Amino acid sequence: MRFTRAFIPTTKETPNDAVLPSHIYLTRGGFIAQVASGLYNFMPLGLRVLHNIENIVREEMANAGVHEVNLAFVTPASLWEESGRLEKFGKELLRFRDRKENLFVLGPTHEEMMVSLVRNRVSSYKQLPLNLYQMTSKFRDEARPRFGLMRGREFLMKDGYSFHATHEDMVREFHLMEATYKKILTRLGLEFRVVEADSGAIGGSGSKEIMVLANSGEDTLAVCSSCEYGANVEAAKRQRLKAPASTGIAKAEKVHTPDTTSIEALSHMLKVDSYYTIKAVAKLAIFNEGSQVVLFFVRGCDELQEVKAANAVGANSLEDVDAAQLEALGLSVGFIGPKDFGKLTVVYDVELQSASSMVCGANEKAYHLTGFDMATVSNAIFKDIATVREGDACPHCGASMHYTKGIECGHIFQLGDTYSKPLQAHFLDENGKAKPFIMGTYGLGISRLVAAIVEQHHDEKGCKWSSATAPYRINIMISNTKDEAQNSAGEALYAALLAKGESVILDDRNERFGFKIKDAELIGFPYTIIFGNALTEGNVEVLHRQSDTKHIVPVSTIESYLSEQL
RNA sequence: CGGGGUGUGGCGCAGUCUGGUAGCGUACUUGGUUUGGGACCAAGGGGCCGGAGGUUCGAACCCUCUCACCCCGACCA
Repeated sequence: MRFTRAFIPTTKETPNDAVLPSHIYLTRGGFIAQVASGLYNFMPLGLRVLHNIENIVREEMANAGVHEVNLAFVTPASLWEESGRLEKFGKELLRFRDRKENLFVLGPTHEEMMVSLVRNRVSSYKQLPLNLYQMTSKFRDEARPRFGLMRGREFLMKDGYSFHATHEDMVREFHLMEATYKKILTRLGLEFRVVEADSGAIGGSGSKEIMVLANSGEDTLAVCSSCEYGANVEAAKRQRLKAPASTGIAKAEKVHTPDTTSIEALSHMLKVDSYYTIKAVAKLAIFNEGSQVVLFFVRGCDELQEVKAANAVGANSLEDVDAAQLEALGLSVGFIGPKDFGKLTVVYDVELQSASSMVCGANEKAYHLTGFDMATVSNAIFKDIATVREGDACPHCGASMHYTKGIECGHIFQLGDTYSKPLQAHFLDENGKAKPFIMGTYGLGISRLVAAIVEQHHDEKGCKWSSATAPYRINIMISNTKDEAQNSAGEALYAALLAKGESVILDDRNERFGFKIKDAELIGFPYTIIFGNALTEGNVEVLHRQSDTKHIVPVSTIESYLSEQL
């Protein structure tokens, strides 16, 4: 491609609505253009990057024995009624009616469609396992689209679904997909971590997220500094905390603690480590039908993890409750402590199991208890509901864990029969008995990966693509197009590389050196070959964008030099 | 959905308070000069100021309504 014939609208100025580097450089570099909130047009450069990623995904999918299909983008709402997700998915699901007034949705994910495609067409265990995927546009009417391609409403996703006769076989495929995703991300040159995750609205168990590490990531991960363990904080586990050097207060008594409603104030007043205090967190748990106030107790040094807490009580989500609402239930806000609350649902963090010498609320205004022993609480339910903190011990190896930010680029789930059962997708096993398919589902955000790559590989000048992802691997820049020698030498190399089938672009624009080099840096071609002043000595300069360094290479050896590099 | 902000040539902005011929930078066109870090000179083209209604002799500017986009939060396979 010649620059003079290309559609690459770069800009010097940053669009005012771009915040993240990926958004800024993809827009300025002429890769994408916003159409409406969360909707983007892909221009030639952006599409070429997208295709590079797609091709890598296709290759690895083929290697793993997965077959590609293409499901209809518009899907009948009736399928979503069957699975029960029409209501559950809420407003994110874009619904509309056709001319015959039939209700349809734009697919945000395609479990229902894939199950309906396979059911009644695969009917014997002999036809299993089966793994199918597609790479298509998805639409989710996000409440707040943001960060360019990172959280758009329309986006490109590879979504795969596997069907198995047994749980064991599904787990085998799950591991194969995890390994396959690792290969893909490695080929894309990304630093990533596969972490344990909360399964959210998709359902199932044993889900893992593929997180690209980047400061701008929306998710917080707790990762082990020693072993492979990593998890989204929404699901992270840890070993029991180590007790601090100081001790709790063994003497059991009721102490007057006016205006001491925070853990900080309490531990300061009684001179006790917050480890030995008990924090009460009241939340309004939202269920499919109705809602109710729930009490959670964690150590004073811990924070409640809302996703874990919601899962602990089987709630869809948790909301804050105001003090008045709690007072109405007879709770002494600021002084709530463990006890048998009767009908009220109460969950204690596992850390509190068999804890003693504790300080906690006395369930009476202005009073706390010391020397409290959790064993005195009857009917206590203990669950892991606290947030893993930096420095906590890894559940596998005990080493210290720390936080890091990640961009969720993939999510794989062990679904089981969550969808096959309600959608009545059955096969006959060896004994001729009908069973629902055991399924797995595997998502990978292709367009989000474009943004993730830039987030991880950029500098203050622009993008830094790898050879595997670059829109063009080689940019031949003629410094002064009026200079005959530069022009003909550049054209010659361009022709030679094209003949080799190399991914190459020729910057033949009649612009000054500075203008063209800035564009090359902004777009981020891995290699820019400069035909300029050095040509009088028979040399060209090669700009390595990854390291941002220049190298002098004789024109006579430039082709072999490039073959070595690529 | 709650809170805040912004809508003016392609892009980035001023002008709005205090109503009176729509401006700047950049990009674009033409000619010329330039050619190693986003050039220079000259001459041009392009916007009924997000939309609707109202006040006024007169509205980008004041009033009412509305739409869009952005930010924080809630939400989010």
